[in-house]
Amino acid sequence: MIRTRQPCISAAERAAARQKILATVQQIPKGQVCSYSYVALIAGFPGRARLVAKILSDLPLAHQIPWQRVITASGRIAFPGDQPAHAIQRALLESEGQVFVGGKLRMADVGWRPMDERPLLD
DNA sequence: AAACTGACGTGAT
DNA sequence: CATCACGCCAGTT
Repeated sequence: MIRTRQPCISAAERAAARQKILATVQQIPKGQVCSYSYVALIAGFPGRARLVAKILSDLPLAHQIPWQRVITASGRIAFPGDQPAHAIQRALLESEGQVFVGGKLRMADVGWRPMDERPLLD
């Protein structure tokens, strides 16, 4: 197979990134959601939201990853509304108790933000 | 190698 | 709020 250009990161790096990213997605608790960019941040790849999207899009059919808990930073499902995957993701999220308001989830309420955990001091 | 694509994000309007 | 434009990144054609 001839490649005309090197990938932006090596295959090994990409495999490692994939593991870190999927491990992070696994940690999103049921009842909460997380943005692509935040997953990237937690996994150690700040600014690479689109890499997270790519990794998820490459998931095999049979997997245990709660991919549905990854949505856009604005609280919307990333798939265009006319795509079947959009309805599937929405149904999965609603089955875990999520409520869409105006086509969006309230990230302030259900957003998983482990980095924000801090001692109850102030 | 340039253009294109997309499961993204953000700021301006 | 809703759109839009533009920036961004990792491929893909």
